Amino acid sequence: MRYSKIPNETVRRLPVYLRGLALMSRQGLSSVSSSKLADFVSVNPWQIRKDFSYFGDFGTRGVGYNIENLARQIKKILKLDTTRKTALVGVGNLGSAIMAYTGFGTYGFQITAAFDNDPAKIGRKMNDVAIESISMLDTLGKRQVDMAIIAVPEQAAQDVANALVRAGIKGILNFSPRRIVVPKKIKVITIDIATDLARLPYYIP
Amino acid sequence: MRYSKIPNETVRRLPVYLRGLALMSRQGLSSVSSSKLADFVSVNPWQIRKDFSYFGDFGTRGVGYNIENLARQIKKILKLDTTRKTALVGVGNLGSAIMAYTGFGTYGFQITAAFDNDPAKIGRKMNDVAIESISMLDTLGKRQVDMAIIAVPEQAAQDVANALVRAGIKGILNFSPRRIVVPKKIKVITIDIATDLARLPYYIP
DNA sequence: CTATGTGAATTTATTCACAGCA
DNA sequence: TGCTGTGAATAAATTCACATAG
Repeated sequence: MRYSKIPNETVRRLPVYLRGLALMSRQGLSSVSSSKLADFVSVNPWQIRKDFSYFGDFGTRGVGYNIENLARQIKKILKLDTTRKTALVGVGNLGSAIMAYTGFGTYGFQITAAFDNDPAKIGRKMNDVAIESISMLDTLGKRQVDMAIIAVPEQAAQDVANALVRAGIKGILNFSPRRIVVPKKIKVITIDIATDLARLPYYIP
Repeated sequence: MRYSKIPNETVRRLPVYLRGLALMSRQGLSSVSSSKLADFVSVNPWQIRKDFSYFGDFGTRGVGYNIENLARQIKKILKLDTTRKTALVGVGNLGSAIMAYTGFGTYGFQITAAFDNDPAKIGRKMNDVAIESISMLDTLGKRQVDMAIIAVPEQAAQDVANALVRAGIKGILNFSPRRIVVPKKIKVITIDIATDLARLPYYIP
């Protein structure tokens, strides 16, 4: 089934596998079976094997998967094999939390630019990244940054998105609960905390 | 098709519709068609109608949906028709961002308790909610709080989850990138910023 | 004449069960 | 023998097309 169309759901699960593998690797393990990984990430073993089968032979029958190799393959599929420069727009509480978050390394992300419109913040450093004025967004294109995280108040989200598009950004992770409109060649993933929370009561008896 | 099993994906979309409706309502609109709502929330009109059809007749043929009524119905389905008391555990950057977030009101959530283990924070107030010591988590059961948001560092997540379970919490929104293990009658939704970000490069040409 | 509501068709995803290889 | 890899079977979700109600 190799190399034909990859289900969206599989793409959604790959980063989860990757995180599990990174954790196992840090624990000193070098090999893992689909059922061990399954326990770790709460997905069925056959689902995991099926997901991998879309790409090729990652494992060894009777043995399992080599963790390093598997992680490398998944990174390649997700195009995470080169370090990705990412810009953060909005350095409020949420933005600071994102900045402080160490989990990005696993996926090869590096936040190399941060923007805010608060004069008190501009010029300061966070994690070795200087906070710049929002008006500098246009310069991103020249700096090989092709992804951005929007963590600004709802009302400002669309303006920021427009500026990011002008700067040539190709993917946006949007944390504002506002639908943002961009040319359709630009991929947007929106995370709205409240809509996720809102599903919870439905499942509570 | 009324009242039979409701697709998970439909449940996932309902809060999105609800947010769109709230926004439209604030704009002074009182009625909406499936295609207008579709534009607003980026879902196809027939998908919207199908979703609603699992529950009953919400609309008027030839006219559309009454916004107030539709919102009320969706809230009822999602069990959001009573105010839900929610606890926040971890008042760092992420926790503060969550606390400051105004979007919860739409869904009837009210953060009525906040916990942290930093003595400097305990006793202080945020949004009229006093920050309590983590050791007070046990008291939640008596306070009619049945949902919690975990926004603590990765290593502390499981301990907090255990305490929440002991306190009788029934649903958890987990922001730490760590799988947490709880009895299966308790519903957990995990949001890991990095795994969402990690999907982005795949879709970038 | 308009926009809903829904069976039927189609597409997509999950699960199974087992052949094939180390 | 043990665990992968994958066709085939099943289940779930989406899309279509149109009858139906206001």
